Amino acid sequence: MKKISEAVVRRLPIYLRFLNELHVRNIQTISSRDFGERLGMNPAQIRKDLNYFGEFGKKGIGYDVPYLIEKIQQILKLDQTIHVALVGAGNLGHALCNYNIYLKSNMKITAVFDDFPEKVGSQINNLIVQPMSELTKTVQSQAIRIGIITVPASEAQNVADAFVKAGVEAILNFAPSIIKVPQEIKVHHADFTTELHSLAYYLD
Amino acid sequence: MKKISEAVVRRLPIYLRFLNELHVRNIQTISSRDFGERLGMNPAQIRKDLNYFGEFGKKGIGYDVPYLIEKIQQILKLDQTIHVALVGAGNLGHALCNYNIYLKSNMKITAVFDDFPEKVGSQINNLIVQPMSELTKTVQSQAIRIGIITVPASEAQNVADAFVKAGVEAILNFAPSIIKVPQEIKVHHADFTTELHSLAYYLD
DNA sequence: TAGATTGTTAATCGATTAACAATC
DNA sequence: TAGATTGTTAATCGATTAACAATC
Repeated sequence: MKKISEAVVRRLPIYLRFLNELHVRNIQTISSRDFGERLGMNPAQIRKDLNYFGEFGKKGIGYDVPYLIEKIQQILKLDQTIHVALVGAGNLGHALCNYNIYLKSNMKITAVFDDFPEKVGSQINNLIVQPMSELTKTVQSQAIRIGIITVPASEAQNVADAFVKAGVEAILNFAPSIIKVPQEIKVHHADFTTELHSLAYYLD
Repeated sequence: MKKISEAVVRRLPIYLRFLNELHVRNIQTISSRDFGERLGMNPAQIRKDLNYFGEFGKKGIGYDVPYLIEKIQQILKLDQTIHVALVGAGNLGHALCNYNIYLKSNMKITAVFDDFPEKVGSQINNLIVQPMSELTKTVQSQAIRIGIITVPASEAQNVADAFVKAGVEAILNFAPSIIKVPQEIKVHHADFTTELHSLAYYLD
C-alpha cells in the first residue's frame, strides 16, 4: 500500500466527527460536494482522501453515512479498544480524564500516574493515581498503547523515556517542549502555548 | 510585504521557545545548522523562515540569540500586552487559567465567563467568573483581543458568535467542533480528540 | 586570509484542485 | 434515459530542500 501522508490521516477524525453528527440527525447519504461545503474543504480532496483506503462511495449517489463511519473507524483502528495512560495529575490531566470523547470511540484512559506524594493515591473519576514506579508494570498488564504527557516541560522528556521503555506505541505531548523518541514511536504535540502565540501574529 | 504562509507562522513560536532555552543557558549565538539539528528541521527552512521578516543573522557567524528573541517577539506581537478571555470554567478552563505560559509572553487571561449559575461568581486564581451577559462589556473595557473556547461542542458556535460580536480578533477553540466566523477573524483549533484519533492510525 | 554561515535562487518534492470518463 | 456524483488522472499550486555567491 502506498504511504498515506500525515495530512490525510489528520483529516480522517474530522470527517468521522462530521459523519457522526449527520448520523445523529438521521442523514443517510452525503455527497462529497455537501461534505466539503459543510467542512470548508474541497470536495475533490475528500474523495481523494477516502479513496486512498477504498471505494466507499456510489457514483451518482454519494457516500452512505453509517457505512463510511464504520470504514473510517476501521482505518483509524477505533473499532478496537485502545487503552491510554496519562502522566501528570494536574489540572490539565484532570480535564482530560473527565472528557467524554472516550465514550464515542473505544479509547479510554485507564491509568493515571504522578510522582508528587500528595497526588499518589488520590482518585480521579474511578482511577487511583499511581506512582511512576508502577508505570511499566501497569502499561504491560493493561496493554496500554498510547501515553499522554501533562507534566511541566522540564519533566516531559523523562516521562517520554519512561513511556517508551514501558512499550507504548504513540505519545500525545501537552508539555511545551520537544521530546525525542525512537522513530517507530509516533508523537503528536498538543501545545496550546504555541497555538496562542501564533494567533497573536494575526492581530491587527 | 509578501503573504507569509501559515506554516511559517506556526513555526515561529517553536523557534522562540527554543531560543529562550538557549538564552537561559547563556548561549549567545546559534547557527541555522545547530538550530535545525536540535529541532529536527532543515537549516535552510529556518533561514528562509526568518528571512521573510528581515536579515537577522550574520554571515559566517550565525544568529545572536537575544536579538533574534526580540525580533521574533516583535513579529508575533508578543512584545505588547495581549488580553485574553476564556469562556467555559470547567476543568479545561481551570487548567488553562492556571497555566504559566502567560508569564513568559505578555499574554494574559484577564476574564473568565460561564453561564452555569453555580459557576458564576466563583473564583479562579484571582479572576471572578462572569455571566455571558457581561462578555461584550468586559471585552471592550479590558481591550480583550483573543477568545478561548472551552465549552462543550454544542455550545461552541454560540460562544464564537458572542466573541465575534464583542470584537475579539482571534479565537482558540478547544471544543471538538468546527465554528464558523467571519473571515477576518482568525481561528485555531486545539482539539485533542482529533489528535488522539489520528494517533490511533499509527498503532500496529 | 581561510573557514564558516547567511541570504536567496533554483530545483525538488508533495499536496491540493480541476477536470472528466465511468457509472449508478 | 438523463442527471448526479464518484474515482482518478493531469494540472496547478505551494512548501521544502539543495546549492552557492556574498560576506562576516
